[in-house]
Amino acid sequence: MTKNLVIVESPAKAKTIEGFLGKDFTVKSCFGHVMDLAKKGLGVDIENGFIPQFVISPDKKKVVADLKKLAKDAQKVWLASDEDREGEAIAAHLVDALDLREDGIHRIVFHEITKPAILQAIENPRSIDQYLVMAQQARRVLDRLVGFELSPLLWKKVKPALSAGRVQSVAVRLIVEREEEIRNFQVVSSFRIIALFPVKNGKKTTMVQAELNKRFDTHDEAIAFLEQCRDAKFTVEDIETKPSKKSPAPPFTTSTLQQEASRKLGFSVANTMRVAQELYESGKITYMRTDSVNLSGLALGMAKTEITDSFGKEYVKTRNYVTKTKGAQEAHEAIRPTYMDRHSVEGDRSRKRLYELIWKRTIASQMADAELEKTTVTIGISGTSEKFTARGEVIRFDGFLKVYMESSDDNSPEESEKMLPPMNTGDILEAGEITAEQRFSQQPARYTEATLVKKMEELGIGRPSTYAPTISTIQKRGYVVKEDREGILRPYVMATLKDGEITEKTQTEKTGFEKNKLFPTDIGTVVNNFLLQYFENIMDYNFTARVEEEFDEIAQGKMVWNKMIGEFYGPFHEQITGTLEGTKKVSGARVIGTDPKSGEKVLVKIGRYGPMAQIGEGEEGQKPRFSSLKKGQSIETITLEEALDLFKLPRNLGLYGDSEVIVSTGRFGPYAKYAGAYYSLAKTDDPLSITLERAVEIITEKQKEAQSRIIHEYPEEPTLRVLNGRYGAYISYNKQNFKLPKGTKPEELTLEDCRKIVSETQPTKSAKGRKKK
DNA sequence: CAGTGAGCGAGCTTCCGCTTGACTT
Repeated sequence: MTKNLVIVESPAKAKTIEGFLGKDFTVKSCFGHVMDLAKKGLGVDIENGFIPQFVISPDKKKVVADLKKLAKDAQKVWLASDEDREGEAIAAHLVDALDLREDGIHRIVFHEITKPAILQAIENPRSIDQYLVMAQQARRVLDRLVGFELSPLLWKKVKPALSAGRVQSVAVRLIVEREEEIRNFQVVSSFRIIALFPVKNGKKTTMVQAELNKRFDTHDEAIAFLEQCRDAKFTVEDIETKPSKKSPAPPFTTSTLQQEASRKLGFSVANTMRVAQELYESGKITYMRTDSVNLSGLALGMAKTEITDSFGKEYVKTRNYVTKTKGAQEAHEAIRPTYMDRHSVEGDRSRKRLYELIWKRTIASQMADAELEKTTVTIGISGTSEKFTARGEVIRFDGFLKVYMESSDDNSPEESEKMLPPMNTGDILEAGEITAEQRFSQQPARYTEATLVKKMEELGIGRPSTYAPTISTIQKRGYVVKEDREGILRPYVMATLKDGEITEKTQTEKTGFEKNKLFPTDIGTVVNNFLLQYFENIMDYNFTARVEEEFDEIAQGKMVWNKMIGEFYGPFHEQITGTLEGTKKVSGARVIGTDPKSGEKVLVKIGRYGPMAQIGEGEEGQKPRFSSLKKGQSIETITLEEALDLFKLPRNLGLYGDSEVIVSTGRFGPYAKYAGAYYSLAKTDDPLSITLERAVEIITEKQKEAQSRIIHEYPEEPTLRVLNGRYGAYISYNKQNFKLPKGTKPEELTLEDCRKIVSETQPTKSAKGRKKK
């Protein structure tokens, strides 16, 4: 029996708050939303004003039952869900699900988990803001209508089990369009001129690097310029020294944490969130799903003390950052260490590194600016108006740079700006060497998971709690793949003027190398183009921003929620029925040429099982020939030659022992088939060129590997074996798997023991069964 | 887990945002 029951969203938060409130308070968590639209069907009554059918989520039945029991016994129930649209709805759903009395509702909110903030909240309870609840309802209903009407359309027009939605479809669009930009990108080259001037500085000579203020379009112009420099005089014409400042980046939000962890630590978005969750649950950091850069007064104070103690008071600068993100709800603080004097944490390497990143970023955000001095030296060339420019930078006061520097997403190497030796206007310089180097324009960068999140946040699409799941959804649906690409070697020309001689050589550099980048698949491209053609309004980058404005008006009581939904749904539903009736199935078919052997058309398209190539169209009773595309190939870019290669499979490599070895490409990539069994080829093997020797090598190696997994075999029962698997030993019997009871020693199992286990335990679910779930 | 691509039809798939564990062959 408790006097006061406080309900918050997160259990870690509940534990902290319970410590702040006395023994008269019990603090429990509802684990986020407890009610949602019914999973089956639309869950929205379109005929009667779009009334949503909210039901208690199946996985929250127990939570709700437990809370209900506690609420019944409590004198007062305090609803302390987050102060935003979703939080208000959670409070309203709790009233409903727990059968709370309307007059006994105490809704409280706080933005930071500190004792004064909690106590102040308790002093100022309010009722539930029904307008805000209606705004959430509008958001939820709109997303359901869009998702559950568009997805079935895709099942009919493209492929079953696809999905579309306000957020995911726009995320895919970004990736498809970026790929298009890259495909259409015209690489142009120009010649950059760099000069090295030896400058005496006392006894030492420093090489000063200067770049010409002009690039030449052609090789001939660049060489002509070098010729001109051969006898030219170089004079220091101007030296300008300017003080400059650098300021620290604001503390982390979910999105910026994901970006920095990706750049600095190489973490995937999901990995960052998993590790951050661990840090949060063990009380090391504040909540990790936030869009706010705000720090509590308590945090500011702790940071100030910490910086003063560690670096001195001249390094302190207390700053309040303002969130600029579109549609930010600011229900939480920024992500920060709970205690600023904890410089590191226990745990595995990734936990340590992520914590350290958060600590440095937070501390740096409260430190003084770095003070720099930038020097620009302009060097004139006799006989031409072009100038060389040398730049140098000196740090006068390091400030926050002592702790942390934000990384950038550009793949251009940082211009190394070093200290320049003293020089004077009028100095005559000698050119040590002058180099003309061919440089190429850079294609737009493909998205990483983290830069996609950044872009989505800019567009106001998705929320901190959904960035990671959305990225996993678009990959799971097969719209997008995260992949590496081998670069190609590109030759470039370099001409050097040294000691009056111009020498030229061709060198090579690697270009187009990609690591963990997002590429659209053919399905992604076809679905995107289809949606763009018929639902341009939903796919508009500003669609979310516009509906968010209307949700805000609903929250302010200036707009009626179901009127807003009605105005959207009428035209939208007409688009759906119009497209349903007015279009044929889309396949993205593209004729890429003619088969020289048969003279028939060769085309590529999306088939029932994915991207495929096809020879002939099945006219005059001829059956077309089919082949799936290989991994990495796309119907957008495949050439006729590559497509024709596909039809050279399967290949018979010849006999090994008594059986033939046949290679081909299947659903899971290239494989060799031998004596009725399948063996996957390695990534580096090409089924078109692999030799019998290499295939046999793979086959024998895999056979040996399979042999080593066997712990026991019993001649009396050939289908029963004890095997070593990923999760330890298990029994395989008649293609079903059985777990071993705890404490079993697999080495000592007799056939009798195994038979007993098989008859007494349930087989584990097969991989197929789980995937379907 | 593996080579498919005729056609029919039943029954299934799906959204976005809040939260954590359960469980893995």
